[in-house]
Amino acid sequence: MTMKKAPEELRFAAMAVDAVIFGIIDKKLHVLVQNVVRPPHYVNMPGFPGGLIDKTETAEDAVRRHLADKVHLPAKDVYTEQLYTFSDINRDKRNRVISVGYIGCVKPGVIESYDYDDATWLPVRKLGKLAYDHDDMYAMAISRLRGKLSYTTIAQFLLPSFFTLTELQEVYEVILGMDIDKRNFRKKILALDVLKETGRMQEGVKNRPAALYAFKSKAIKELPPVI
Amino acid sequence: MTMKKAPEELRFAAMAVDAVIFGIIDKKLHVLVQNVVRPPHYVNMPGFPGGLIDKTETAEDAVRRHLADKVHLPAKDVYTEQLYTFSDINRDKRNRVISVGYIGCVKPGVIESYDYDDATWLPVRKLGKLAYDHDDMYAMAISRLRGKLSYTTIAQFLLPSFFTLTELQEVYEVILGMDIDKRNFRKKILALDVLKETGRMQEGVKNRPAALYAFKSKAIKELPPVI
DNA sequence: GCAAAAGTGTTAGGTATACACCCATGC
DNA sequence: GCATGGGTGTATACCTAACACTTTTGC
Repeated sequence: MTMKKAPEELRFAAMAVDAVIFGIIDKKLHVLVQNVVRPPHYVNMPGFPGGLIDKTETAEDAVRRHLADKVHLPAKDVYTEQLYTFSDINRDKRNRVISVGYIGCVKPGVIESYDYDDATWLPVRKLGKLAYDHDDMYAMAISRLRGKLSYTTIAQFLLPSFFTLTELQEVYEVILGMDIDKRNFRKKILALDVLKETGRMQEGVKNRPAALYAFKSKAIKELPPVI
Repeated sequence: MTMKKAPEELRFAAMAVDAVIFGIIDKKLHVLVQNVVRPPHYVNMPGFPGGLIDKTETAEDAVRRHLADKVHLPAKDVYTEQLYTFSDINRDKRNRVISVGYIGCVKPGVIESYDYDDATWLPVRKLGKLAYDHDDMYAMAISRLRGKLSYTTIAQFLLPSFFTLTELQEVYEVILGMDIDKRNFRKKILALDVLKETGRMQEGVKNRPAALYAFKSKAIKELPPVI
């Protein structure tokens, strides 16, 4: 067993982060992708935003920095949590890069006012082949999102601060890909005691206005299964 | 935005792995620790086994290699899965090291025949201050183990291949820290259809011998909640 | 025959599911 | 007054939780 190695030999790998950012547009789940152009291996393929981790920052810092710099999503506009670390030798065909993957969620308002040209909100149903190992990353990300939806309040990061119970239900339906009974959903979610009535009502709708609710806590909470 | 950096500058961080290996001895949960002596910061504190990731290996490869080399646990004797990546700037007070944490489980037979002096099976109730950020790592590890126990067949990696239903129940009781009703437990676990009767019976016990069961699959499976 | 752990059912309470109609609003 | 989505209750099936005694074996 070699007890010491020269520092240069230890520091062989680039450390990166990548983020799978989810958002709901028009009742469809979307992810934020950028065009990857890294000939000869990756030419005009979509990939998730990310970048290298710096000497002076944690992986969390790096995600926040790259999301702000590369896709104009400031940290205040996105909820992130660590997903998995991807370390396959050839996951980046050009160099050895180990990447800490993150999932993220943004509220509809962020997407509505999003106008950065170098990144695209792509409906997940239209995701094709992605750059690097981002196919695997997406598979883990969507699976994690589905899981978290069922036993945490992560839905709060995909909704405006004030929302109707129907909107909340639609988050579950869109992501889990199933229809949910309206009465049963309401009974269950209200019984969990994580929502509060705001007293406000929807405005400007051409039908009966719905009551607006908010999550009691701004932090994600663990729950008994919601669905 | 700097578009290119010199390779030396990118490759700043040592990448490591650490593993929290669980095992049950005498109906008590234990973890495998080694004495850490890295003056001046860590002098005779227990820490989890681990080490650097090599150029030519994945994080999974590195965990297997370090478990075999440093604590004499060959890969065939331990189930591992990725836990979380720890990247705090000062998590190792000596150098910047980013570490991919793993949890692992070993069967009682492995512990019984374990005779390597440089590592210790420590009851988790007696864990004190650990080296590096291994306190945080342990907190996440035990929480992950508890979670997985409740919705996967991870218990199979903490038991011999053939086991009694009482032994299986004890795995749950020891890790979840609660008593479980024997009749209800049996009904539930058998209904999940993950166990098979082996036809064999306990031998050499001084009371009524119990039937020996085995898991149908050697791979971990997701389940509806067991407990 | 005694000590030790194995094995086995029932009941009651609570939770999940299935299901359909009236209400408030804008136009 | 019509179209649109909001809001509500009940009955049944299922699952969960609580609970105690008989059986088999070694000594």
